[in-house]
Amino acid sequence: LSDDRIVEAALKLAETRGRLEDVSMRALAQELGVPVMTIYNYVPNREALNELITDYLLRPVCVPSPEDGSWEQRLRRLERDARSALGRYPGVSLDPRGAGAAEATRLAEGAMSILESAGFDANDASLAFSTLFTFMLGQIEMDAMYASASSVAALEGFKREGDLSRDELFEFGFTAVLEGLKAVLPHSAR
Amino acid sequence: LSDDRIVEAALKLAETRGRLEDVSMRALAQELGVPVMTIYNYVPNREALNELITDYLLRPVCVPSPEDGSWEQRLRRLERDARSALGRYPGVSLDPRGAGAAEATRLAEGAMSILESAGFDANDASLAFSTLFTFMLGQIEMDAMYASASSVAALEGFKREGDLSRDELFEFGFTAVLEGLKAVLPHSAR
DNA sequence: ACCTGAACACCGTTCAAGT
DNA sequence: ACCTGAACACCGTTCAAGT
Repeated sequence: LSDDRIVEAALKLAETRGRLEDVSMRALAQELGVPVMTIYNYVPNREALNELITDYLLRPVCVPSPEDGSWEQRLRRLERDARSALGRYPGVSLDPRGAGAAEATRLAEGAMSILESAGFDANDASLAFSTLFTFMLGQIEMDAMYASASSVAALEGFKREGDLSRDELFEFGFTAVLEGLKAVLPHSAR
Repeated sequence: LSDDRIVEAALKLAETRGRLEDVSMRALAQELGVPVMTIYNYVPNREALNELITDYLLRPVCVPSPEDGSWEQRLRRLERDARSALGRYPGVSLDPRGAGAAEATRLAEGAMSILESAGFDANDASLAFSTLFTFMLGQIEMDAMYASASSVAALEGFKREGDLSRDELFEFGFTAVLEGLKAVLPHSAR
């Protein structure tokens, strides 16, 4: 029994049940075949389990290096990979509060350094980061809504079914946000 | 006892406790001075209560008319008002699933009609709406994080404390997203 | 020292009994 | 017909007793 085995069991249960947040400690213990309280030897409480899961999912996502392409390509790849890592499990949050979300911090710092390498000064980079992060947060929640509901009734009218997939909508939105940031913030790409 | 009194009691409790979602039916009943099960004569279940609350908060938000300014001004005002209506109570979601979120639908349709009046065709308007909605969703969640946590440790470094408030960050991000949409989608403002 | 059963203080909701 | 107490099937977590 280890942190990783606990996380993997939780993710397995999350696929069965709808959302990650309603995997209970009791169900998790049953899945692992251990008494409930045994889990508390590895995880201090339920909230810490969520952070453990976020870390686990974000760990394989890497921050692209300068030789991997232009700053825009690198940023897009970073956000795309982060989204697809988290997107499989609706309900996971990248709330970077608490010391547990080390991986979220690593990726946030990666995104910041890419923005700074694009020629945004520290202040503008943090503005751009904030906007991109906000968009990502909304994207992940939006993805979760679509994943956990068979019908998003009120949005059907705007979605134009079959028009664009969630992935395409993400790519479009990301491009739009990035173009906006370039238009609004002075920078010198290099 | 009425729907509105129930919602108001829930909001009052939400201010004391941190998040709206951990106002329990039992605590709500106690606040109202009625037995728990009495609430179920007005609200079918806990989830419906959330929709009732969203509707209540969004009801006073109005969709600006054409004479209220340019399409950009109207759109900004709509989103700003919606954000400030919901922002007071972290945990409220504008998930437009279920028939209960009638007000969210009204505002979504309002935003769509503003976009169409800006000269975006129906397809582009729905793309733009989707991007703006995603940004708003992230904004509201981000606001909730700041409101319910005394410290957002991992973000402190990027926030540059005292630099920009949450409100200013919203205005900046909104402008960026809108500029991006104008750059990416052909349209003819009128 | 490590592990864990029982218990505590909660949930939302069902359902049958009350008026 | 309307209302509601008790009960059911859950939670997360504490804590003391077990080995």
